[in-house]
Amino acid sequence: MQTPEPLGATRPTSKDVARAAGVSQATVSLVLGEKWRGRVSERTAGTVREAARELGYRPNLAARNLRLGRTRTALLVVPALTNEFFAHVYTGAAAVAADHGFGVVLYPSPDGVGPARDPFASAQTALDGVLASSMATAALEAFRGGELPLVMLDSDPADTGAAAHVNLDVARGMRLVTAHLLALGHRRFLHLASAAPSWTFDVRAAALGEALRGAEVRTVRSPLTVAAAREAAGAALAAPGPRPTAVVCDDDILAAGVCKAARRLGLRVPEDLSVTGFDDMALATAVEPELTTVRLPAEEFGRRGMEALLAVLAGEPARSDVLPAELVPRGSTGPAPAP
Amino acid sequence: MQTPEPLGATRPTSKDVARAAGVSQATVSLVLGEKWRGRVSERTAGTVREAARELGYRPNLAARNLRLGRTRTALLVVPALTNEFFAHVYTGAAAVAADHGFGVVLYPSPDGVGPARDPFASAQTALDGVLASSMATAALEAFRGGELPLVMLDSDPADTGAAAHVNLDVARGMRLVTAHLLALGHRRFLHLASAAPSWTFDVRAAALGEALRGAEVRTVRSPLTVAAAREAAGAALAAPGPRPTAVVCDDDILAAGVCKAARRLGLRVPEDLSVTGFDDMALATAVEPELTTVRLPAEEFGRRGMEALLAVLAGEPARSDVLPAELVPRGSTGPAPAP
DNA sequence: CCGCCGAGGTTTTACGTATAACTTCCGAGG
DNA sequence: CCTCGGAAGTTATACGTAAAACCTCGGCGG
Repeated sequence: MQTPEPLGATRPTSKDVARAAGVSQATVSLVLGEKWRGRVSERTAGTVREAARELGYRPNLAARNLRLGRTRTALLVVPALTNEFFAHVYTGAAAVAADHGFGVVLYPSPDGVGPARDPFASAQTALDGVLASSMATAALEAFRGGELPLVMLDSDPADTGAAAHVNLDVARGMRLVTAHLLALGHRRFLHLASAAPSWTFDVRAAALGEALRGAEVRTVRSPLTVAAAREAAGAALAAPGPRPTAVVCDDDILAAGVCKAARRLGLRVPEDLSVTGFDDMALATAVEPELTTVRLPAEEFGRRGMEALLAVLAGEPARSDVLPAELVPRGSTGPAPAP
Repeated sequence: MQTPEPLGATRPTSKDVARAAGVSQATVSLVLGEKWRGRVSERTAGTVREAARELGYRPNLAARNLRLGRTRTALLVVPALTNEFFAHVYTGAAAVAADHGFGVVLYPSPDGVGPARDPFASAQTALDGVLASSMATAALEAFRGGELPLVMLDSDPADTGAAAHVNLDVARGMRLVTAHLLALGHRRFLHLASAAPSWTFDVRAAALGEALRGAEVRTVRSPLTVAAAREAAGAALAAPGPRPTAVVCDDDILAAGVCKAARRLGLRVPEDLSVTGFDDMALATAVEPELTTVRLPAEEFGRRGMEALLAVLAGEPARSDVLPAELVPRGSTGPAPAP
C-alpha cells in the first residue's frame, strides 16, 4: 500500500475528460489546445469542452512544458521586494511576460539572508531565462556563467556574460540634480550614498563627482532605511566645520532620513538645507516638504528588461537599452542660504 | 564563448549524464536523488556526480513533479505588491515555503487590471495549493470553490470554502486606537476608511463604530494613495460644522495623506489634529511627525499562512490562527485641543 | 471503377524523471 | 552442491500532455 497521499486530491487528466466525452485523449488535447480547426467537428469539440467543464479539468502545465527550454517561465532576480522600486519592476516585467504567455518567478535575495540553496531549485521550476538586477549582488553570483540566457538590469554594459543590458540613465539623473542645485547657488554638498555595493551607485557617485568638480563634496554611506539614513546624516550634519547646504541622496528613502535628521537639528528644509532624493517612489510625495527627486521609470524598466529577455529567447538580436531619467523639482530644494 | 542556441537551448538530461558516466539513466536518478544507499557503489556514484558536474546537469523539475498534486508549488494571491504590507507577507510566506522545499508563485491582482485570463494559466505552473488575501477581491473569485486547497488571509472565518483562516486581530487594533484617543480627550472623529471592499476593513469599521458608540463619528472613504487621501481628508476637514479633532485611518498611507491635508489647512499635527495610521510600515516613521499606528506582524502573517497551507497539504488538521495587533504610540497623536 | 483528397478522428510516440520490478554476480550457510 | 540473500546495477513503466503519423470513410474528378 502506498502512502495515504494526503497531498491534494488528484485532479482529472485529459484522459479522464476523453473517457467522459467518449473520444481519445489526443482529441481532447486538440480541442483544448485551440488548434482543432478542420481537425475536429464542431459537435465533438462542444462535447469535449462540456466534459472538461463538468470535471473541472485544467491541464497540468508541468507536463505540457516538459521539454527543456520551453517552460515559458523566467526568473526575476531582485533585492528585497519591500523596496517599492523593485515591486514596480516586477509589475512591469510580469505584465510583459504574461502578454507573451510567460510566467515570472521571483528570486528575491534580502541582502545576506538570501536562499543559501541552489537558486534553480528554490525557483522550483525549470527556467528559460533570467532577468537580474545588479543590486541583487549576492544572488547574482549563482547566475554568472550560468547556462541560461541572462539579461541584466542596471549593470555595467561592458560586463560580458549577459546577453543584453537594460539600464537607467542615472548618470544623467545625477547631472540634472547637481545642475539644479548649482543653479540655486549651492557650493557645499553632502552625498548620502547607498552602502550596498552596486554598479548603479558607482555610476551615480562618478557622475556626481564629475559634475561637482571644484565644489566641496563629502560622501557618507548608509543602508537603505530611513532610520539608518537619519543617523548617518545627523552625524554628518553635526560635524565640525562649515555645514553643507545641500544633501544629494541615492534614494528617496535616504532623503526622507535626511529630512528627519535636519528637523532634529533645528534646520528647516529647504530654507537652511536642500535635500534631493532618487527614484520618485510614493515616499517622495508622502513626506513634507515633498522631495525634489529623479524620476526613474521603474515599471517601464521591468517591461523593457522582459522584452529584451524574450527577444533573446526568440533568437532575435539582443537589444540593449538605456531609459531616461528625469528631474522632478519639488519643495525640498531651494536657494542656498546666504553665507 | 559559446552563445547558447536561442530557443532550442536544450540542456543536458539525465540520459546524457548516464551516457557520459557509462551507466543507465536510472542509476543517475538514484545517485542524484540521494536515495542510493546500498543501491549504488561509492565509486559509481562518484563517477555519476562527476559527469553531472561536467555537463552542468540540472534536473528538469517540471518532469520530476509531473504527477499531479506533488508539484511543491503554492500560489500567493495578493493585491499589488507595491503595497509594502504585501511585500512583507510574500517574504514570510516564501521563506517558510523554501524551508519545506516549496516554491511560491505570485498572482498579484492590481485592482481591476488583474490578469483577465485563467489565473492558473497565468501562474504558468501546476499548483498544490493557494494562499490568498481577502484584499485581492477580483482575483479571488477564480479560486472560490476551486479544487485546490485554499488558505485565506484576513477573511471571514465563517466563510466556508477555505481549509483554514489566518487573521490579524484588527478589531483589537482598532479598539486600542480608539481607547488611546478617547483617553486623550477626543470626542469628534473622522474615520478615513479604505475604498477597497474587503472583510478586514469591514471589521475595522465595525470595531471603531462599537468603541466610539456615543461619540461623533464621520466616515469618508478613499483609495489607498497619499494623493487621494489628501483630497478626501482635505474636503472632509474643510466641511462646515465642528471639525473632528482626531482622524482614524485604515492604513498608514491614508494617514500620511491626512497629515498633508492638515498642513495645507494650517492645522498642526498633533496640536490641532491627531492622526492615526494602521500597519506600521516604513512610511509611518518616514513622515514627520511619526505616526501613531497599529503594528501588524506582516511577515509573520505570511509565515503563518504558509504554515497553515503546508499543514493542510500534509493532511494535518488545519489550524486557523489569529495574530495580535499592537498599538504603537508616536508623535501624531496628542491631547484633544481645548474647545 | 480507380485514385485522390480532405474531414475527422485514433494510435503511437516523445518529453525527462522517478521508481517498481527484475537481473546478475558473488560469497556464505546448510 | 544447492540455495539464499544482498549488493549493484538494469530494464520497464508511469506520469500528463502534445503532436506526428496513421487510419477510415465519403465524395469527386477522370
